[in-house]
Amino acid sequence: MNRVFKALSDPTRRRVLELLRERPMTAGELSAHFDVSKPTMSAHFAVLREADLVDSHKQGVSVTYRLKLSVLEDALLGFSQAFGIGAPVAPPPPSDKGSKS
Amino acid sequence: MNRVFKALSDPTRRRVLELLRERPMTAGELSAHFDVSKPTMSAHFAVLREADLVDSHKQGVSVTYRLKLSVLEDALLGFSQAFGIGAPVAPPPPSDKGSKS
DNA sequence: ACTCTATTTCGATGATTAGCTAATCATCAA
DNA sequence: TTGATGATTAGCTAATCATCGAAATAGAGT
Repeated sequence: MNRVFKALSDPTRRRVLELLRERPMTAGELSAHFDVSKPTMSAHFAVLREADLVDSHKQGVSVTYRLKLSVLEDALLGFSQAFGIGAPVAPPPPSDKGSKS
Repeated sequence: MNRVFKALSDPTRRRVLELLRERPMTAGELSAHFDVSKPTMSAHFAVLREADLVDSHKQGVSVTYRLKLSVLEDALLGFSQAFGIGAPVAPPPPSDKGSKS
C-alpha cells in the first residue's frame, strides 16, 4: 500500500493512470503524451506495475498497459475511510435501473 | 496538489495525519509515537505544512499541529472523482453551529 | 539574567529517484 | 538472415529525500 502512494506521488505517473482510465494503451502510445524519453517512461511503468496499479501484456511487438482500477480504488478508499472522508459509493453496481450510462 | 501527494507518499507522514485525526497534538507528543529523531519529525511536519495538510500554532513553549481535513478531502476526493471512484462523503459541514474560530 | 524545555535550523550523509544516452532484447516482415 | 520497430535494460548524473547530531531559537519559571 505504501508502493501505491509512492507511485501516485509523481505527476507523470498520475497522468498515465488518467490516460489509462479511458482505455488500455501501449507503452509507445502512452509515451507520446509526455515529453520524456521512452526509457524514462518505461521506468514509470515499472513503478506502476510494482504498485500493482496496472497490468501489462505483450501483444505482438508492443506492450499494452491496463489500469487496475480496483487496486487504486481500494487504496484511496481505504485511506479515505480511515479519515471519515469518503462514504464510498459502491463502485460496481450503479444501482440505476434501466438506463445505461 | 502535487505537494499533497508527495506528502502522502511517506508512511510516517500518513501516520502523523492519522494521529492528528483524533485530536490536535504538539510536535513532541507526535514525535513520541515514532522511532525517529525530533529533527526528522520536524522535517516531516514542515512537509505537511507545505502541503497545507496541517496548520500549526505556538502555545507557549510548544507547537500544536492540527489536521486540515478539508484539504486532504479535496485532494483525495478530487483525484478519486477523476477516476469515477468514490462518490465521496457528503459535502463539508453544512451548518456551522459551533461558530468557533 | 539564568536555566530549563520544546522545537526548529544547520550542515552532513547515505539512499532513492527521475532523467538521459547507448545498448540490448523481442517480434515481425521481407 | 537481415532490417525495422517497440520496449526494456544498463550505466550514468544530478537532484531530492530521510535521517542524524549539534547548535540555535523561543518561551516560562526561577
